[in-house]
Amino acid sequence: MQEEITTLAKQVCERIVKDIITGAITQGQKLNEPELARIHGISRGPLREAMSRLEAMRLITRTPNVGARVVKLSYQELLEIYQIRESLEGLAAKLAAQAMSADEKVNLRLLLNSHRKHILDTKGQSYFQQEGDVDFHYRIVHGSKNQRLIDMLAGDLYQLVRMYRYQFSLSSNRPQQALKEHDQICSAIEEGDGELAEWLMKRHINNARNNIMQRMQTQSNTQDEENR
Amino acid sequence: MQEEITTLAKQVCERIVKDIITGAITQGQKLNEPELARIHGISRGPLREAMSRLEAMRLITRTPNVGARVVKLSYQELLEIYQIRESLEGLAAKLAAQAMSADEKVNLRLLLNSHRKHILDTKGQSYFQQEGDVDFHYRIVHGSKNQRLIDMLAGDLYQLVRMYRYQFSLSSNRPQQALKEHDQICSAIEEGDGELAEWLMKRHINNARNNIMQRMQTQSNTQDEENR
DNA sequence: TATCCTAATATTGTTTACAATTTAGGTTTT
DNA sequence: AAAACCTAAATTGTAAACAATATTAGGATA
Repeated sequence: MQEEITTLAKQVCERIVKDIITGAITQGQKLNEPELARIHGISRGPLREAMSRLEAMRLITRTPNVGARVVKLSYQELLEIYQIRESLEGLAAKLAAQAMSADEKVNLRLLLNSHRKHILDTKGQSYFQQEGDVDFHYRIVHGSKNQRLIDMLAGDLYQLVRMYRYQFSLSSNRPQQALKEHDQICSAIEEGDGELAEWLMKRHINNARNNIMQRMQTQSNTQDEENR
Repeated sequence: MQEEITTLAKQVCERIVKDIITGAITQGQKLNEPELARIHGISRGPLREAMSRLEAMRLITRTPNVGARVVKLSYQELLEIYQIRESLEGLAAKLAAQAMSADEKVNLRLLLNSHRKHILDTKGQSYFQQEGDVDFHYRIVHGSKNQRLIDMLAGDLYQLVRMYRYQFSLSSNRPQQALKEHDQICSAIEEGDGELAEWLMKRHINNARNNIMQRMQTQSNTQDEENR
């Protein structure tokens, strides 16, 4: 059991990440250093380090001598993210088909079964499905055993995906279909068929993208105006 | 003309990046904050911010209360990087085929012509080819117009690739072949054939990987021992 | 001789204070 | 009245001091 040794900067960073993702700090909002430091009960030093991390994750943008603002979510950027996810998660699925241990494969299947049960119980309208979906993808990414890939996806990109889902209320409206696609991917991985797993994963993400993009466009664009 | 406004942290960060890539700071080496600050003539505040950036690019690893060390290059990690590059640059090529302006396409072709001339001039043994290769890939990535993709590749990953090339002296030993492959990719992009461009790019990177990996294995592993 | 404990040293994490730049408001000028 | 300029407040960038943790060296003990 490793000591949960950490630093103020990391802790506060995580807290701010959470605030940004859930919308407690709205998009485009200016981040005031003394104020933020006071809120979190630390001084500006660690806070600035935390902000450096946020900048690295691209949750905020900083301009010298001016300050930091939370990124603004846009249709364009979400599209960019999904293009990258399709590519990288396709790779992850391919690698996972070769690299996942028998145990991991079994657990992945068990996860899907619990999802299936949950969807049946809630008759399709599955709030849980949201985080469940992240969970499924998360496991496959880790199954790739490519540490850099894991960091790229699970570290930064998924945060953004969660952010969009939160703020645009984009929980899946097609849980059954998504589950079916997850099933197919899982089967391909179980059989060690990397090529197929990759192809299925790319199609799966492509479907999800089309679904989300369509709903984002129809959704009334009640964008908040400038915050000071 | 925009002011080149910047901050000490950024400047020093870039200088340290250069030192790490060129090997002036050897892999696995411990980074001492007061010493580094003194060397670069700044105080520890900005230096620590610079180190946060380095950590985000994964050029160093930090452990709380212990310190930072330069990453160690390994066969495994290079493999990981190339797997990711194959995937992401394939995507970049596909997108570039659609998104590149006519001007950009012309300039890309001009770049290749200058490479060809250079290879002929130097009769195949082309040191320049090294940076030229980066340049070619760099332009295609930017041609994708996917800002996040650009940041991921041009921002962090290429630094690593350059680092490996420097420290393992892995300049291309097949410039003619590489140029031919670049030519094919360029043609596909000119014709707007994204699918083909993607396929060619993936094969190109796969070839480069096999070439480099093979040479890395044969190369005597004269790894430096621990530095204190 | 090797191991463990302890104290001294060095290094990192954090806070506070200072300097430089930007922003906002009001006055002046055209 | 509108625009430009100047002044003051606020905010960011930087530096120096302080606190906490880890490392190292020395000595005592088995």
